[in-house]
Amino acid sequence: MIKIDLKSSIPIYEQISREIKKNILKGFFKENDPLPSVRKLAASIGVNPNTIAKAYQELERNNVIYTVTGRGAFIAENNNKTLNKIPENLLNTLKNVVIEIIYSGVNEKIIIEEVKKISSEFKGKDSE
Amino acid sequence: MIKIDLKSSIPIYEQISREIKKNILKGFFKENDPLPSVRKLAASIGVNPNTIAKAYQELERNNVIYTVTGRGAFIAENNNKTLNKIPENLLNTLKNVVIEIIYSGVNEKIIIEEVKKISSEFKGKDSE
DNA sequence: TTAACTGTATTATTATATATAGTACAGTTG
DNA sequence: CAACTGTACTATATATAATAATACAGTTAA
Repeated sequence: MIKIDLKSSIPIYEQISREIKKNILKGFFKENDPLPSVRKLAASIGVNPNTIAKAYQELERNNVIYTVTGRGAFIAENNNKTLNKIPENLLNTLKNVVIEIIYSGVNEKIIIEEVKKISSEFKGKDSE
Repeated sequence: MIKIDLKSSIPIYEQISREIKKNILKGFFKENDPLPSVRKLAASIGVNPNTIAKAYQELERNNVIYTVTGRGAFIAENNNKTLNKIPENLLNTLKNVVIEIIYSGVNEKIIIEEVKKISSEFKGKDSE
């Protein structure tokens, strides 16, 4: 369920963080579900436990999960936030990608279709 | 015209590359226009000439500009490509950003509005 | 022709981020 | 008590990014 590309230039801990967010959005992970332990996930992916710990710490800082020393890591409560503005850092990243895509010769309509396709994979979070 | 954030985690040479692409898309830079010299641009931004050279080399590899030793760097001819598919690396980046934005609590519609707003800043390339 | 400019190449150095390795500690659980 | 949790720490290795200082080949205009 958590697939990592060890050859990617994207840091492993960042990939893990994203994969877990994806699984929550898709409904595979629900509130208070336990996450695999740092050591087990590290072993199954084939990376260092410190790398998993870093991912979990990043997720905890963003209130995606919570951890209890001795017990493990768990999916945090969905506080069901609704923003009507894209956070600035994400907006900048979005701008950069869209510009690169447009520069590559792809039409605006195709980009929008793709955005719809991506978001259609994630239900629940928006429809509530 | 070329604005760089020295504190950003995005490499300076990458920011420069993007800024030049933006200026081309906006029509500020046209075919065969000369670019500022490596040394002058470096001085005006306050970075090392090698960093600018690296940006120019990246742009030349992608056929965005061409360089003539002794004369300078120039905007390449617009081969006016039209793709109906987003290149895979850009698609992955787009997926990651959109997922992060959705996770932050922003609606699909708002994302699409933003994509339209971004692409509306760049005219000419698509309308031909 | 010469001086001042182009991009490019090279070597060395520094800083930072990422990942690994190994160990240790506090807390939990059966 | 044994086996598991997350966390913390030090040390090490690697890659990338950026700087610094030269040097070289080609161009351009005085």
